[in-house]
Parts: sequence; structure tokens; C-alpha cells
Amino acid sequence: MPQPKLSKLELKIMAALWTKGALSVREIQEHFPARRRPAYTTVQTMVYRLEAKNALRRTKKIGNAHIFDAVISQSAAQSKLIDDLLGLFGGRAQPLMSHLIESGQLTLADIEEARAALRDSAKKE
Amino acid sequence: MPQPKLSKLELKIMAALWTKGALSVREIQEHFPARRRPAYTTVQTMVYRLEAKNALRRTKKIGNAHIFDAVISQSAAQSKLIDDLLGLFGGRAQPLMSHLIESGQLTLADIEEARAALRDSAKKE
DNA sequence: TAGATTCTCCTACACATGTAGGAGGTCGCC
DNA sequence: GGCGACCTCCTACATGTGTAGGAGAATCTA
Repeated sequence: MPQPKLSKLELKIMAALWTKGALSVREIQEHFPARRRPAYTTVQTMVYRLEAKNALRRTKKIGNAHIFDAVISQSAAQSKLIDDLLGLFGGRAQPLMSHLIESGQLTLADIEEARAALRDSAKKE
Repeated sequence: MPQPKLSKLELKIMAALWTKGALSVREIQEHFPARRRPAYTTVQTMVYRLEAKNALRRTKKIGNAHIFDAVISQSAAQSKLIDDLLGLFGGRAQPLMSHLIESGQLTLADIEEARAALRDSAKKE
């Protein structure tokens, strides 16, 4: 059970914990934009499922409410998402790059930054 | 119903059509690696569902078998996948780039290629 | 301390996805 | 012209995901 798959809503729950730290179910629920905020018990169900997946855990109790914190890190979750996507492309990053460029979502500055990062990591080898 | 959501298995069906052109259900099924090849009717069900989503269509009939061809292009499907992923990252491509570099899935050649492509598209503007 | 509030835990349900079997139609061949 | 192979279409079912209600326990407040 290393990297369990997290659904979209599960990721939003985790996002709340990643940005705000340990939270109660109520606080997680309130982290959603008011317009499309799920019911309290909906958030609770997802939290329970994430707990079963060991993506988060109960850390303490305040009053009668449990406080939950992330077990899986944001970068680990993101890595899994990216790797899964790449898997669908036969493991090649190139189609991804092409799309990002064509849709203007990748700037020259991003590329330069990536280039620099790559040079640095190559130097370390 | 512009870009319907395609599941993983649905994408594999589409992949067969994208690489081989119009195919029968049998041919699509045989496009799967023999070790993890779904049952004929499994492929058929997915084809029917893709048809309902207008992702592919029947083009003709050979004997009593229908021949199917892609309606959604590979690049359109890939774009949707990438955009959806990016949406989970708040629309920023940078975490994606970082991960690709750290995991060694982005080579210097890829970067140079991207840089050249970006220069070209900038020139056209 | 009793009522209001808030939580927990359990249960339910609809839709999507992956998987496949069975009934019956159609074809090609002997 | 009949038979086996192959195809279509319908149906079913388990699991995952999003959604939420209800019963009852714990806590707060007047």
C-alpha cells in the first residue's frame, strides 16, 4: 500500500491539509469554496476513506471532534499523478511538453528554469 | 459534449484506433498484449460505451462485423488529460516540470527541443 | 441539568468503470 | 442446406467514487 490512488475529491481534502496543516472535518469542509461546498457528511465520508487508505490519520481530539493530518505528502501525491499520466503516454514526456507549449502554458522562463535545474542535477552526478 | 472523459481502458481502445486506423472489435482486442487481454465482450462493451460518448463511430461493415474508427483525435484526448492534471495543480505547469526533472524523465534534449519549439511559435506571433 | 448544537459512525444509493456470460443472428464452407 | 465459427446486443455484477441522511453520543450553554 505505498501510493494509493486518490480521487479528485480526495485530493481536494488532502489539499486542505497540505495547505492548512491538521484540521477537523468541519474545517476541511469550510476550506471548500462556499458555492460548491459538499455536505459535512460527504467530507466526513471521504476523510474516513482516506484514513482507510492511510493517506491521513487522526492526530488528536479537541472536544468531541477528531483532528486529522496528512500522511501522504503533497509531492508524493503529485508524483503519482504525473507518473500515471506519463504511463498513458507510453512513458514519454515529449507529448506532454508539446501540449504545454502549444497551449501556451509553458513559458520560456519555465524552460530556462528547467534547463538550469537539469544542468545542476547533471553536475552532481 | 465536446471532450468526454475517457477512462484508462477506453483510452487503450482509442489507442488501437489511433495507431492502426479503423478496426473491428476483434482487431482491437488483439491489439492488447496477449498476457493481459480482456475478453472479447469486454472490449465490445467499451467500444459501445465509446460510441455512446461519440468518441468513435461505425464506419462500415465487413461480413457481419462492424468496423469502428476514432472520432476524437489522439491529440485532443491527450490535451484533455493534461489540462485535467494541470487543473489539479492549480493550473501551474511548474510542479510538473520539477517532477519530470527530478525523476529523470525529462532529458536535456527534450528541453532543447521544447525551447526551439517555443522560439518558433513566438516568432510566428 | 436540560435543551441545543455538533460530532461520530453506520448505512444507503446513483453513476462510472472493468469485467464478462448468454441468447440469438449471420456467414462461410462442406 | 446444415453446421460450426464468429458477431451483435442485452444483461449482470463488483468495485470505486460522490453524495448524503439518520441515530445516537458528547459537549456547550442558559
